[in-house]
Amino acid sequence: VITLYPQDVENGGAPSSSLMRIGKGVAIYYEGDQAKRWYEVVSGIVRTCRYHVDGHRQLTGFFYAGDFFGVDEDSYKETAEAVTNVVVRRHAHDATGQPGGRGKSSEETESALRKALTSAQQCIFLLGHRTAAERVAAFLLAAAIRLGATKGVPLPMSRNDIADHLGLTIHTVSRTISDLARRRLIALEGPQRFRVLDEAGLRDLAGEDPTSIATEENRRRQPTGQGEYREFV
Amino acid sequence: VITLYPQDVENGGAPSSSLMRIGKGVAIYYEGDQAKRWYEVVSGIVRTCRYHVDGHRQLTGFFYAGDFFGVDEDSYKETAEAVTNVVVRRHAHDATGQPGGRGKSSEETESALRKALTSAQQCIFLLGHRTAAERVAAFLLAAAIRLGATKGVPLPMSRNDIADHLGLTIHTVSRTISDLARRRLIALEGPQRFRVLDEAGLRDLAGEDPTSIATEENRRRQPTGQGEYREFV
DNA sequence: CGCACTCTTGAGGGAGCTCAACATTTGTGG
DNA sequence: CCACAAATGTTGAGCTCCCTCAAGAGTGCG
Repeated sequence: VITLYPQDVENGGAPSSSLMRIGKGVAIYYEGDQAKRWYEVVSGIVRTCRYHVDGHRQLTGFFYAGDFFGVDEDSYKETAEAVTNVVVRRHAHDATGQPGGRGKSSEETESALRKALTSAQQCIFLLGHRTAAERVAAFLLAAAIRLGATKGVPLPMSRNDIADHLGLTIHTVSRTISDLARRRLIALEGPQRFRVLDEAGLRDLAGEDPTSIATEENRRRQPTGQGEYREFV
Repeated sequence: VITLYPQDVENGGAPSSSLMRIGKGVAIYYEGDQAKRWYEVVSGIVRTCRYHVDGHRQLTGFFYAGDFFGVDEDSYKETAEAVTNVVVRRHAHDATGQPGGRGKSSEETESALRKALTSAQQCIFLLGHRTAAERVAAFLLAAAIRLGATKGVPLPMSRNDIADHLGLTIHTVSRTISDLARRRLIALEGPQRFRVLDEAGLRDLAGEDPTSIATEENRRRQPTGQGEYREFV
């Protein structure tokens, strides 16, 4: 399933763009490590996570081919691990260490930062859902959208990964997915693959709605406080 | 309590750095609006939030004097509102619209993006806590650290804001804060101000621990999958 | 074939939500 | 200055949803 491009991996490559293979489950970097490079997924799936002191994980994102991760300053704020076998491309940070070259690299960094921010905001939105069904539905929808196809969406990450991403237990995730299948919103094709049967129903559950952005009731919400100021130029 | 610097507000100011007063509770921009500028808090407190279709809010951050917000591309991804009366400074985005000037402004944008990302990661970490006590303790600790003083930390936002930030109800937040006070971890000085009595106890509850970054058990976690690859180059 | 791992499903209990009442603070107008 | 109203915060009782504990089913590998 995974295309590895061994010819790319095996040539020395330019120092600013070297490829790296990482085995399933292996860490790419750890939270707290010095952040010398950021990464681009070539193939496979990467997860980023933070560990709480009690040992439980918070997955902050899944990254697919073409996605960036590890765009941190000074030290990495999260740990990155390979969900599947992956190939990643390493990119050098610009300003840090080499104040000389500032041209295209800076724009790249900015673009990568924006994507990282969007990813983090997506994660917050997921966690912002109230019930398990809402979170799971939103997650499955996002996966279906991300991976295109309304038919046959792969779920390469384990139930454990999903649970730690949504702030639920593996049991609740499993039960909820089964329930969604029972209600004919999705169809399971094995544990690692599903199909969207009722997209409208899923969206309804997830609270995902394109019109939710800037609907009239949201935009024109009146202030609750009694401020004495008004907008000033 | 709030220092307004009316002299700054009232002069015309350079076009790339104009000040703006916003009354308590009033929106500064709405999710979906075209993102022409980003903002810096001069005084007061700003909150950013997203509204779900069922009407409930997810607060994604509180921003104090010196903090940046609204560093989005194309359109704002969140709504920004004034928690207290505030004064903000507006900054122009660089590349968008003016491809000519790329010098200092780009670095500023990058710095602002990094801060926004850190803020989002902090929000995720808060929501990643399991119980209400953990979330509230972590939130209060963050506020205490942010606002310095181990004595007399102001809580200018309402219980409702805190609840929507932590993914709890106002009732649970209130109960939990009362409980922390009852257990002598904090002391309440009115609903809008508290004092940290037992920082170690709070940290313990919150799972906040400087050593949690890169402890041995976290760093050397063994891979769970049986990957056939190893690190390459 | 047996072991290890993941996923699924059930039963019971507890944390937090809902509903409700009351307390406190703040703002307004007589 | 006080009376009233509105907004905000606190606390209690009951219930629901998800977590915990437990067992079983499915799959891959040696």
